[in-house]
Amino acid sequence: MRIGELARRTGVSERSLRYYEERGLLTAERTPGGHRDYPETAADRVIRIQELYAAGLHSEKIRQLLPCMRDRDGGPSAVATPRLAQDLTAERDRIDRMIADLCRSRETLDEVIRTARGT
Amino acid sequence: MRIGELARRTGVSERSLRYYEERGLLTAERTPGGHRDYPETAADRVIRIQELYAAGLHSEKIRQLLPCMRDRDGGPSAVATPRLAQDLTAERDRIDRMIADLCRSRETLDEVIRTARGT
DNA sequence: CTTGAACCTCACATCAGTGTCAAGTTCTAC
DNA sequence: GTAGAACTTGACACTGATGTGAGGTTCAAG
Repeated sequence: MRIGELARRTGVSERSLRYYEERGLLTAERTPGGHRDYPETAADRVIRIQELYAAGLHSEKIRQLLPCMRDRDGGPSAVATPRLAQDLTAERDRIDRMIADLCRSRETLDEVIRTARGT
Repeated sequence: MRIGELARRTGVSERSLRYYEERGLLTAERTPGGHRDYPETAADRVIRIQELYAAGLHSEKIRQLLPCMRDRDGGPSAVATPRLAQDLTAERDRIDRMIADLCRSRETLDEVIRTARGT
């Protein structure tokens, strides 16, 4: 699949897809002419990458993490080192706090919205 | 309370506190010499501001929202306009999606961590 | 007074992902 | 073989909260 098609399927810009490749998060075969050619599994991976970005992980952590994730079609191709597992545990806890914060903010917004509705 | 004290209490840098003032999120009296003097309620407000920032709201939205929130010690000093309520509803939905994304990422991390533990 | 900590304003730097434009190449379909 | 869409690399801009440093003023305690 070409980059345009992948961008369309995932809703992620071509620019970002190239950036992911630059950061080692996403690889592609190349046509004889040099155009990127992605496997079908790429779309899933891109979605995962976006989710992890949204969760505040930086590209380097994502890069380390990706091979340890099981893909939809198979098991992981690597197991996290203790060092990485420790890092990821810290990230996990950060995400927990993030979720708690978000829930508080959501509650705040809900209250303001309810009050506005009530008038 | 002075800016240093407020920074210490909230864990937010002085730089950020001045920035919040610049954006109209936080006001302070001034001493005759021009130093900021915050009321006791400021700490609560700063925490709220940080939470809303973390939830992805921009300073302008926060500025509009703040007067509509009830403070710990009293009711809101304003009610959201329909326009603002609509904006906030969109933000609320965005936060919902964000939470869902975060939960998926957390699950991903947990799985990798579990796998690493299991070896 | 004086001294040092704390504060002031202003300006420029940073981060990391993404947008955007330029100039050139490849692909696909006629 | 040619037109136009799609792709390539490269470089620079932006965003928006925050870091940082300069150069100067105010505050509080001795």
